[in-house]
Amino acid sequence: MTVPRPRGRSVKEEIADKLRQQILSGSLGPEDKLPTQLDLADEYGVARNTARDALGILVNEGLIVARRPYGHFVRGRQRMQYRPQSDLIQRPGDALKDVFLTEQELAGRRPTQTIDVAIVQPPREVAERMDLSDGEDVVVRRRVRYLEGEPFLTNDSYFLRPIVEGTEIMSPHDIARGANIVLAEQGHRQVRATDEFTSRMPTPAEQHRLELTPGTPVVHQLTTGYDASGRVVRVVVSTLPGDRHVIVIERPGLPDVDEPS
Amino acid sequence: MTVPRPRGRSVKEEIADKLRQQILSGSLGPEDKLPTQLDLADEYGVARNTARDALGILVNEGLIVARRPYGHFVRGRQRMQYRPQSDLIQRPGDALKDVFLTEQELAGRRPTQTIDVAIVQPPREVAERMDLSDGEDVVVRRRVRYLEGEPFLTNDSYFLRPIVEGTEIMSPHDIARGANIVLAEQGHRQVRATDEFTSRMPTPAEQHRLELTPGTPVVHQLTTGYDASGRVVRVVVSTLPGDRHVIVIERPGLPDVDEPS
DNA sequence: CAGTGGTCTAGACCACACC
DNA sequence: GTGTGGTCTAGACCACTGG
Repeated sequence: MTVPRPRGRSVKEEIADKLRQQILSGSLGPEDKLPTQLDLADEYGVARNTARDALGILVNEGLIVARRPYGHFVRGRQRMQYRPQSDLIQRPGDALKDVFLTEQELAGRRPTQTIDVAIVQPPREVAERMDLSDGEDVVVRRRVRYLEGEPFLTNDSYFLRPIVEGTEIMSPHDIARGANIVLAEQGHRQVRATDEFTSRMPTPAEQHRLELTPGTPVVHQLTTGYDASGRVVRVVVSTLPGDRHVIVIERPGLPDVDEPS
Repeated sequence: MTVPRPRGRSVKEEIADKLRQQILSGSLGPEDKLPTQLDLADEYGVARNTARDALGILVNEGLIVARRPYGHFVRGRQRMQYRPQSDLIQRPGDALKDVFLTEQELAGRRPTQTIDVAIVQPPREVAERMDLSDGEDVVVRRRVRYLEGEPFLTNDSYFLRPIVEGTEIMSPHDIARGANIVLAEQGHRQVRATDEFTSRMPTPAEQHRLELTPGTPVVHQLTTGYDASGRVVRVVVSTLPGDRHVIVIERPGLPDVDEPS
């Protein structure tokens, strides 16, 4: 009663292959509707579950999204540029407003953000980089940034309590000058930073907070900021939805590169 | 006959939640074996398909892997540091060997690579950055780099034909001096580069070439290299498995940053 | 009302690696 | 053989949205 086995590929994979080809070749464009599960089941003579599995493959590849009860649609989303260096460019007297808000407004987009501040035990990766003693807690400023009402990234900045206690950093409001200026005023100006990027699938909590559809990975960014004496003054954990960003990094020429001798 | 509906979460999600908690809390450690589908079906009084779906959730999150016919296991993999800047540091007379091979051997690992060279029509993203006329083809040097026999990344370098025709770049062998030196000898020394990183789920071809397990995203890196006159001399497309890399970027202090006035 | 995808069941057959 | 996960079937009920 079963269909004669194809070559090495399962039925659902073959169906997924055909649909994928249509998407990549452009015969199915962004926002176009795919056949329904029943259509596919009919067309290929399989059970609806199998048609569903075929679509599920493409969903997990991030190529299509399900919009119940309308059907499955080809994903179309343009990525925004994200330049992690920009917060270092923030110089005293320069910024009148938060760098993110300023940049995006200049680009004609509508940025918003939510902020909350808490005193917590930091995650292990943060504690390690801050070289904290066991159980020591820190101040975290958690932000969710939106563009046009859609979540764009989360940004959790961790600070040492002795440095920021009593400053604006402790209040859950926009800091027009930027947190780096406040740190500088406390004698801990951030002059150097290291970024560590990893890519992984989101946790259910992240899926919810960032309104991620299945098949969307996230980029986990860990920034460690140092002052002139090499002391860590902040650690920032950012989570960027993979379908909304292109991370742009400029590598300026090295001034000490010689001509071939 | 159906189980009474739980709160808002489906049965498979509840099962996945409990298993996820055990993994994140550490009561299930890396390489530990999870209950089989039949065990879970028994324990929760559901069909095997439902137990399978529950495990499938964690597979898609990249938390566990299936190893047929042994069972499902908690994923454990350490990430290697990846420093995209390192090929700019490659100065004339400096390198005796390919930067990647040198670095990894110094770190005590066993690096290998495969190379092939072809003349192709480049992908759109490459053609745009090279500002090619329509249909113009280019030279591509495709590499797959391995560590300890496991695929570590793919690295496809695209060059303009007039610049590299007749040079070592056209032959599918290791270039001890590095391709940048060859470019410099041709009068097109790369002095500046821009990196663009995006994260997405892999295509089936990438899953195969990089031996990726389900639930593993990739980082797509696009490097555009310029010579002193601002002309594009190479475009490199790299694909990094999300579970094997942490991308490290150093941001040196800006020399022109003033003290607060 | 009808149609969508989401969930779940109960069962079947398969390939694979071990014993 | 046994046990594992992978695939597939045929059917059911659900929530949601639209006409």
